[in-house]
Amino acid sequence: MQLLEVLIEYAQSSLNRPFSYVYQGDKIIIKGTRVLITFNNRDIVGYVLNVIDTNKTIAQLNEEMGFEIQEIKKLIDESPLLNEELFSLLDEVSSYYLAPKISFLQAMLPPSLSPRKSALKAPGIAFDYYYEVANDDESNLTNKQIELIRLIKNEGRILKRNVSKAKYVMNLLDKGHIVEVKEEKRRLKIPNYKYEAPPALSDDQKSVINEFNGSKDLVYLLEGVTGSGKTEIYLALSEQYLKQGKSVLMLVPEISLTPMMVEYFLHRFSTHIAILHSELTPAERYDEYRKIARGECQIVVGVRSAIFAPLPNIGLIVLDEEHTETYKQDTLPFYHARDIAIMRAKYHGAKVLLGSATPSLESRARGSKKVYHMLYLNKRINNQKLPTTKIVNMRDYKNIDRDSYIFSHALREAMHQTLAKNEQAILLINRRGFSTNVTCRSCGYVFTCPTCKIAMTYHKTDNMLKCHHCDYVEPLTGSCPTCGSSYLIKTGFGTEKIEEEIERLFPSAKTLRLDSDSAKNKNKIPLVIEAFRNKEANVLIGTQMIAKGHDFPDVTLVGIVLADIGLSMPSFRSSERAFQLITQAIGRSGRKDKPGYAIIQTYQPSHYAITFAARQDYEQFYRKEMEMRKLQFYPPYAFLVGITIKGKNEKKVIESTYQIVDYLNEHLQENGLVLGPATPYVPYERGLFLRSIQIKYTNRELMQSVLQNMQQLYGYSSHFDLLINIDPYNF
DNA sequence: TAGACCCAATCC
DNA sequence: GATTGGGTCTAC
Repeated sequence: MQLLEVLIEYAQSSLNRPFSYVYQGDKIIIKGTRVLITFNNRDIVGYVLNVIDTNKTIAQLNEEMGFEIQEIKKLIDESPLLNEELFSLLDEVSSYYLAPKISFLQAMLPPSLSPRKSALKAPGIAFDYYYEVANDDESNLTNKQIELIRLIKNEGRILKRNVSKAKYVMNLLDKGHIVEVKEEKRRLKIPNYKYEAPPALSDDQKSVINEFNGSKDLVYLLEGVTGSGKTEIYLALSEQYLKQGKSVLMLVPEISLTPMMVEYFLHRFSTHIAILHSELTPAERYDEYRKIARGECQIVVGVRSAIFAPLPNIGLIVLDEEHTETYKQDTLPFYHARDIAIMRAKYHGAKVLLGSATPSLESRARGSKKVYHMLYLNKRINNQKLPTTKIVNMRDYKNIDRDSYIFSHALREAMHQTLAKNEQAILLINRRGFSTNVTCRSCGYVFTCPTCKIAMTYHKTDNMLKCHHCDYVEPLTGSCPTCGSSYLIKTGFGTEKIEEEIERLFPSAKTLRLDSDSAKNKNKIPLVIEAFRNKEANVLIGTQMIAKGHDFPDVTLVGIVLADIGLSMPSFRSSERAFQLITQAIGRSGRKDKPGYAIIQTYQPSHYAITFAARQDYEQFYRKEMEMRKLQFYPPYAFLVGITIKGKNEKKVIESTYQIVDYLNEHLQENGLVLGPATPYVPYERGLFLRSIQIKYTNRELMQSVLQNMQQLYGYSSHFDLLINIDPYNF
């Protein structure tokens, strides 16, 4: 009999421990496979962590353990889900992030292999069936049969579904002249591009590559302004590793926003690539995953979760746009792809290359301390000039247009000129919707989301109020639910309002809008981008998603409608985010031969994030921001950890949070600054009350052990769930 | 996480 | 007296 230690599918701290089951059948159960089990009267999926052979009877085991042990209902997999490297990575990541192991398994595996009940309905392997010639002796065959044999011989093999099921074919099969062969099918269709020879590298690019190759360091940070040719470095290095028989993991922030990167890789290495991102269907993802696991691809291009791709023999891991927040998962399991890249690179003896025009402060600081090896690309490839920028102070009413409180004279005038020259403009407003909140003028009621209790945004397109945190929506009825008054006012503005203003002020302009509303259907993003590039419109209005690395040759004006939106967010990263966003957006203006112009409208015209972004001066911004972080004891000068306590009973949640704060203070003393209990920005979630604690600290090892003990002590309570977020982004 | 169980409030 | 709903407990 086999005794199994099983992790159950619920990713909750109180259930993050193995449960015991037995198996009495004649199969051999291997650790790392899934089983169907009964848990508290329900059938769910478990993951076998360990298998122990035993001669004891169930009665003996019950006696020993003090509970009724059960038999598993079914064995789901025949072979382990993870290879040896990933199996040990599972231990490493779950102890580093103090997250339930099952949550990492669910993040690492494609839906079809995920240890959760719903995965049992996920698609399986698809096959193609072919006929191949097994015996080409043509004697005793009819002419039709000979024709078919010769056709298959010419083609090598032929798809079964393209062949008729006529008697003469079946007869060939029966006689063994042809045989049916089945082969796994790849459902993702990847265009087979013609190979594009690499362009000659610039001297700067060559020296970066030489320095990279000449060093034995683990992590490299490539800092290079937009248009300096970072992509070609990724491609050249990938080619080099491929030649050495090694594989390459290429991570991008988001596929739909960076289609160019995938294209570049496909053109250079089409037959060796697998793609992993969230827009693949589960079936496609499963196929890509297995293809990678079989070692059939040497290059994987993908988003955050692709960091767990079962790619063997890794030589290089690249994170493009390293500073992007999408690399940090801000739900369970709270991991950062950069950290996992480093863990995997150590295992493989590989290198990690981080690339950005505006590196995250953390990475850049590690560069200064030589923890990461700095590499620089300072010049733009064709020596293109940076755009001319103008900062407009919106506090001064004299700067504001009479007809529209949103536009300054400068921006309106620049728009006119751009349109007159038949060139294109991009307007960035980092907020979607029409107005940011709706208030009742009579009683002061603010329309808030019932699940998150935060103010909802009004969307004019569909006349709905939407919660920008969860997916709650409701129609705007026009009257206040508390006092019945119909005197409602809408304040604040977003992309929809800008679109309306443009149509009002520039009736001849053709506009396109791109934000996560207009791009609900993700396929729409590349379509809108393509339409704008083809000059089907002359103004593109959008949120940060239009600031990413698209190349629009006819854009000569970029307008940042309100630069302060990012700055006023309650986060220590707000300056960094604003700087990155403005810098990137400005970089969209003036490519090729046309000079670019950018206008930044702001209420804080002398804020360093804005002034340095206007000058595209990353290094100066870095220095200034480092001073601020030092003053406020924030990363990179301190590490952060966020703790969330979540439960149905608000009183118990609050009490427990106080207890945990006391515990942390007692055990950290001067080694950590414990902030809280606090009520999070979103205080309520699907019937559960939330409280949070934030800790600033410098000693990772000490913190790790304190958190571990805290988890042991409080993590198994049934009254609340305890979530630990190491290095949180939005806390 | 979700079913079971308990108790009290509420309905006819 | 039966039904419904909320709170709590527990899992191998």
